[in-house]
Amino acid sequence: MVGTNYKPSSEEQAYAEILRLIYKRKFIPGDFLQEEYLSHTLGMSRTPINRALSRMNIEGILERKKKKGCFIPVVTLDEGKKLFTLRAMIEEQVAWEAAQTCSEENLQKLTKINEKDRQALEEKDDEAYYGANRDFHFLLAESTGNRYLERVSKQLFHQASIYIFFYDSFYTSPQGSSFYTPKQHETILVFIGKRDAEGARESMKEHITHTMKMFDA
Amino acid sequence: MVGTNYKPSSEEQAYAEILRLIYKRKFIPGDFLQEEYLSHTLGMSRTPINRALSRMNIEGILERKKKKGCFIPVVTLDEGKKLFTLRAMIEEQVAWEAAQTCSEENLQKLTKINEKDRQALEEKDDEAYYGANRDFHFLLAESTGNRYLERVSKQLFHQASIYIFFYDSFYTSPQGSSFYTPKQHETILVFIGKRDAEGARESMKEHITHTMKMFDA
DNA sequence: GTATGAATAAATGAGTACATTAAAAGATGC
DNA sequence: GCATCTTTTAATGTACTCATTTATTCATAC
Repeated sequence: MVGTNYKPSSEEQAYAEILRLIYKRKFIPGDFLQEEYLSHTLGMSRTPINRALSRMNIEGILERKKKKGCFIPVVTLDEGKKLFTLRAMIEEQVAWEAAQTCSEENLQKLTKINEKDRQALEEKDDEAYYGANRDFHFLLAESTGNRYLERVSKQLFHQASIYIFFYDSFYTSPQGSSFYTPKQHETILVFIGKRDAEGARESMKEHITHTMKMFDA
Repeated sequence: MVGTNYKPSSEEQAYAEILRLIYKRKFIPGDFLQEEYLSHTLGMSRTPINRALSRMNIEGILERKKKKGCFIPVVTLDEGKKLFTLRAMIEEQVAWEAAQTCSEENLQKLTKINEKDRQALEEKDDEAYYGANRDFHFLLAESTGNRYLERVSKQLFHQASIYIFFYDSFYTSPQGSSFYTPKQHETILVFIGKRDAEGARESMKEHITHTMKMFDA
């Protein structure tokens, strides 16, 4: 896609910016996201803001109450476990299919993304770390060539982010669940490179399950 | 929720009506859904129409091209198999969890819905059949008490509908994949009633796999 | 006759103003 | 003093209008 001058719509900008505000912990669970406030903060009318919020609601990132507006979900440890159990199922399938369908080109890209991930972790750069981590899982999902699996994987990733941002208090620190992520990602990539679908599945299962451990703390 | 006088918003009406138009085969894959046309057909402004279409796009029911509009997805048999394979995974989990969490009240409701299903099938009433079938899977998903699983299950159901409407040409006829649905649903309910999670999972697997057979025809 | 360019038409994208509704605050009755 | 009803307020929901963009058609040059 190099050379395609892609101009994002206001809605897409709003979506990306609001997501940034969330993972920069500008909002916490229970917080109300007022359309007018976001409107003048992001310098656009309420229309694209409203559409971006609707999307986040449909994707499960935000809760919307009729005539009341959107809120950051108040999540519990119990629900977190349910989400990560489901996510483990889906990501295992992603790894299994990607091992069979991932192109060499994407495999190289994934390796590069993982390298960024490692660097961001070393530098304790939360935002860069989150970006690279998301890119890794998203590109892996795309590499399956299964658009249904890809959609579900991405949606669950966003929903999981809420938990990670608010329960995994250390995050990029040595105590956080993310500390071994680059190593785990690398293991997955090795299995995919060997086209070992079962190995990829198992290593992905360990990766997601490891992240779940934060709910035991 | 009996007694709550719920007034649906225009957006919700639009969503339901457009879905109706799709499963009544008013549109076929590749068709363009013009906002203005839907606007004056459904007797409301473009705003709620646009929002309903956006939701359908996010849920994967429709494809949207920038500045071009929304289209019924052009689906292939190959992709259909991918979708139903994923759906089998998810619905197995729904059955497994519902066997442990479903209330007696919901179990009774499910039995009633299944009876409607059977009647609609006998009367070859496509619309009633689809409605009851959807109600069954939706209520079962809700009965898990797992909102993440519920969301994914519902989205995949809608996406699967596209295939059923356009590939399962017989539908409520004895040749269609839906012919044994009430019997299969009943089997699932029996296992759930016995709180036999593994049995429920297996019978659900057979149910979804059976539907997949239409792709072999 | 074909290809390239501009002009036009038709659709969505976005902004603004108004309607609707739900919650909170205040008043009034008991 | 408490409860309930009314009023007010603040937010989203909806309609309308204009801007933007894309695709098609027509004209012109080679």
